[in-house]
Amino acid sequence: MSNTLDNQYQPAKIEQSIYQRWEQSNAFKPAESDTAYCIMIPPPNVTGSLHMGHAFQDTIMDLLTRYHRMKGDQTLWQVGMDHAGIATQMVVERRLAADNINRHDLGREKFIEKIWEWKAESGGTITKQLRRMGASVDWSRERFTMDEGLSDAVQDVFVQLYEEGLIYRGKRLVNWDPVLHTAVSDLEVESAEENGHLWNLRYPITNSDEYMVVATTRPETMLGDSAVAVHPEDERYTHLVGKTVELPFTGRHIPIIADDYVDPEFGSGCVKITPAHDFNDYEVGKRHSLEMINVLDDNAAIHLPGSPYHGQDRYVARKQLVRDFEEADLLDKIDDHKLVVPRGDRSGAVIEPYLTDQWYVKVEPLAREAIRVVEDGDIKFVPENWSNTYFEWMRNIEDWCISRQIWWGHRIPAWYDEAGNIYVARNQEEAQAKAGQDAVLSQDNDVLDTWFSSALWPFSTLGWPEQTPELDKYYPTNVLVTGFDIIFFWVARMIMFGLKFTDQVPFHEVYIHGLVRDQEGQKMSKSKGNVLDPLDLIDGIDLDTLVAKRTSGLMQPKMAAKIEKSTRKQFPNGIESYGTDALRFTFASQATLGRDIRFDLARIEGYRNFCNKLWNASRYVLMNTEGQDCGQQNDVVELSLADRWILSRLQEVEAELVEQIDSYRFDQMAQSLYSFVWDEYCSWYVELTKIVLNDESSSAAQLRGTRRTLVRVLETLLRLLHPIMPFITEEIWQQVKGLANVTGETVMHCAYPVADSTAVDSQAITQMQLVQGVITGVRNIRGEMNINPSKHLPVLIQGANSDELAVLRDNQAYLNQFGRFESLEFIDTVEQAPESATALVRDMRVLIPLGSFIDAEAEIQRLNKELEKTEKDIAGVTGRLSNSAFVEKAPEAVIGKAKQQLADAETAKSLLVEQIERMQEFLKG
RNA sequence: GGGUGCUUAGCUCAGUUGGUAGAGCAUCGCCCUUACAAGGCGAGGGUCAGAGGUUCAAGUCCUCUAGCACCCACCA
Repeated sequence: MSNTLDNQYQPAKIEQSIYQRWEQSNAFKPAESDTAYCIMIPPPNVTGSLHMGHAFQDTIMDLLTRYHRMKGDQTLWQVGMDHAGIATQMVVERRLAADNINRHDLGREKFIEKIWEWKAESGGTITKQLRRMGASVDWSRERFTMDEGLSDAVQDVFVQLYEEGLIYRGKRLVNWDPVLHTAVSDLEVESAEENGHLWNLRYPITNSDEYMVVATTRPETMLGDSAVAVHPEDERYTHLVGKTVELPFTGRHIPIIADDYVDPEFGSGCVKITPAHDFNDYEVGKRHSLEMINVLDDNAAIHLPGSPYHGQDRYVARKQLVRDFEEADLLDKIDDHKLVVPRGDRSGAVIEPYLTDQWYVKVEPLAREAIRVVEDGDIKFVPENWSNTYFEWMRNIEDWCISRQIWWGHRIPAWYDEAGNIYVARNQEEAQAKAGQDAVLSQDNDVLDTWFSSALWPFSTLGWPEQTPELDKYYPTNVLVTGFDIIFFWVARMIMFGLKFTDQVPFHEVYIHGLVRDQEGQKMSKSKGNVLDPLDLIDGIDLDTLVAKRTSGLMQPKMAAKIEKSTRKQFPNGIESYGTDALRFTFASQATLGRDIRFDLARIEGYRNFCNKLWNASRYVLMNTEGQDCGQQNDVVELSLADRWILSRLQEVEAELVEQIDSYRFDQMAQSLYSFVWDEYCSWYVELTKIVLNDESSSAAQLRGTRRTLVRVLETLLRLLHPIMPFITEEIWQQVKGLANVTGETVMHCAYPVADSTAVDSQAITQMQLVQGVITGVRNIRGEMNINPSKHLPVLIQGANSDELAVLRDNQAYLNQFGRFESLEFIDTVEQAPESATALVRDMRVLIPLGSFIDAEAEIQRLNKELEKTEKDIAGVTGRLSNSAFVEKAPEAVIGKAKQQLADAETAKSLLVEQIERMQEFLKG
């Protein structure tokens, strides 16, 4: 730590060392308190890396965590990583593929070893990045979903659910990913419209010359057809129901059935039914007890030993079959057709409905409770409308397929004997005990869906199933901060499992944040080449490196040129280093409820400048207080108007901030802080202190008063800002704490300022507004007349009442120096003044005599502009007040306000008119 | 086919229980004033997507329309 602040704010110089200091001193460890506060991090993929969404989310969680820690809560931000089954396994398989090895070459055990090796190698990336974000997580409690403890929890849950009949194994149609060779859940399938064809095939009616035309988007599945269906009331076909058609190329005759499922308006009104390869047909098949004919293998190639299509990939077979239909004159026609194609969210492969044995969770009973707690308000979504999305899904929920045919994950704790009996147990010994010692058992090869263990995260990380003190202290946790995209995957399942196994909700609030998009509003993605890396915003990156980063490893290398072009256009100079605090402030300022955010560099630059402003103001404070008497020893101090004003405003702002943070309005919080620091503390207060501090006639008590206020307000500001900008506030605080006479190792353990409404001196605020009004009036004239800011001007004030006069006289030094007045005189009537430019403050005129700097023409113009505005106001208010309905029905206060507005405007108008006339006369004569 | 949002200054966004529109950035003037040019001071800029309704009063509440975005869903 340096002993003073550098001349320039350079985040790179301070951030990392501060974090290390915090971590080494265990500053993130919860300090004991009666009230607890806990946030669970949504565990990132252990081998993943930090993207903008994480950075946004982490900012919000850290902000809340730091705030509550400072508030004195026993605050835990629980950190950890997810094993991310499919995603991680894919990464490692891809790496092995580079050496021409596939996982089967290695075998299960060796392959899993490889994954653990990869985890050890790359698993630190994201934790390092979290540290760079300033995340104040308790690293000593870091968990991994495949830790021993968490794995035990998974087994316990599985066994219990199985024993209660809430987990079952069954042969059903599932979403099969033919590339990954595993079943996936409904949520892992993404459907999108694609261009395809509708093939109209002729199925000859048995013992007849006629045929039925069936339309299909997937001709190859015809090999597995077991019926043709028509609508029961479709008169065209009623006579055929009960007969059979000959299924071409198979020698099979399949029944013609009637079912409501068929839409008679679509196509020919005849539908081929393939129960083993289509979810609708599966249901139809069950209703009509049709044969389920599986014609595919794990790779989605045709599996029909003896058939000429056997072994052909589904798309090869499709082509072949279409040709064969055509040759046999059984192809009626081919139409272009848009269809919805389901693809695996990981592999991108077209998903096949496929008949396999899988494990399922029976969700309906769990969902019922999970719906209730949200209805009852035990869990609140922020913003509230997300609860609709939640209800919608939960009320239509299907059983959850939890088995995956991959190797990386929690292996399903089920064993089979040679007869195929199932023994679910915590381990092989238990299973053996259940099966009898003679049984030869083999464990199920499948692993559980990653989300199964994630669903336990809020309590498994706290030690469950043990009844640990942590569980007791922190559970239920306070808020879950996450994106809407995983409400179904994760939030809903945590609620279900939380209720089931702890009888409590896992968290009381769910804060849903929006998506971080690029500045055009596009979703950031590697393939679009518009990804921003939070670390690049923090550290900066040169253009060539950025281009290289965005164009390497693309799935479609063709895109590289386009990406390079747009990147070079958008970031001609690369990206500057903005620092973590500026990035965090940007996120906080954009964190409005329920809206995606566009990330714009102009914004982060603005907030980096804000950091710089704070930094330099602090330098000013230090320069003027270090080694000086700052009045911290209970000596007599005299507070100036500015001192009393800023202290009062500080109280008001403190009150605002607490409201804002408690209602998750971080954007408003950021706005309040920004404008208070910049517009009030820096632009007014700090400037005004210069007058006292540079005045040789200032008394010791006055100097002490100003120094003390300067330092105290700054120190308080640092605490107020700390949750959003942890680094810069810590760095400055270390310099300021001694002057402010506060002790402590770190600002992060100081109390968050609490407003004291009795400390608000409203008189000081009103008086200060008067002073500001006069100065602003003069600045106004100065600005509009393009008078050099350094030119001192003579000022006259006319029409001040006795109170105003007293305040202005008392603060004449402020006015003269801060306003750069050459002189200040008070007069009774405007005639006492020479021809002047005028600014109105309340009922007073602030006058600057015409001279070489101001000409009358310009002043008339300026006044006329002002007059126009005032007349518009008058017209508006008069209109309202002359409306009898308004006067009769509007509340007293509103009418009073309008009358006051009108009176003020009328006064202003008459003053303006008078001035204009005077100017005109002056010009004439 | 259902559902949820969004449309406010050139751009990105605020706008609390209805009381007559704000910020940042950008723009235009004047300034290197001893914390800060990553700065200071001043100014300009909006029939709040459109139409209708409720009301004394609508950016705000209701209805409809248009455009955009996202989520869910089994039309071959």
